[in-house]
Amino acid sequence: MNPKDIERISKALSDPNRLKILEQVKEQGNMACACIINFLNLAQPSVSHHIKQLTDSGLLIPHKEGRNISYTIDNTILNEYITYLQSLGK
Amino acid sequence: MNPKDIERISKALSDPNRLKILEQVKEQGNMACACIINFLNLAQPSVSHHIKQLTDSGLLIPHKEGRNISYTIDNTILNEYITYLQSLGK
DNA sequence: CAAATATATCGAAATATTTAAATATATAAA
DNA sequence: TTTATATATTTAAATATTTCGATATATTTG
Repeated sequence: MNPKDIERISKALSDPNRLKILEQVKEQGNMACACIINFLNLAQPSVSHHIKQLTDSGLLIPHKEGRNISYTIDNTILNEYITYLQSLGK
Repeated sequence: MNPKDIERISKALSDPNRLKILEQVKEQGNMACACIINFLNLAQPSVSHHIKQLTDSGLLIPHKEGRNISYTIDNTILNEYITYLQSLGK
């Protein structure tokens, strides 16, 4: 995981709406796009934009199901990010 | 650690210059402000601004020594942030 | 106290991010 | 194949961030 990846993930984590998305996806195990649009108080294109940052950073994995898309958290990416952070500490 | 704290820390981590600062501080154990100004290719006020985001988020602890300030990483804050991230995973 | 040094703040320009309305694309259903 | 539904892209406005020059503040030294 290179510095640009770390930066992208950190940026994805630096917005309250995106944190809410991750927390809900974690809590439910997975979550449909339409459901995310429902629980966030934002217009659909705004949500689409936030989800894009989360998938581009690798934190969310999209699962296409017909015309719906649902998302899960990519634990591998998350753990690599955590490993980097741990290297800064101790 | 509340959502605003998570956001602030994530934002602090989302810039390449600030990541370089943290990596150097970690590598050296601690680091003087003047030294950070030296190794980054930025004007002094820009560095001051980046350091402020790192101290405001709690990631860096300032140690005033006469007219100099040196910094160390706050492992407690870092570990709380890591704990939050771990709660998103598994 | 005056001069020198280290760091912070202000003000402004350049760039990036967030948001939403309008529109486009893709898939499913009738 | 026409219509409805789910998501993405484009465009543009509002806001935030990054950067730097100028200047301010604080501390040490002479």
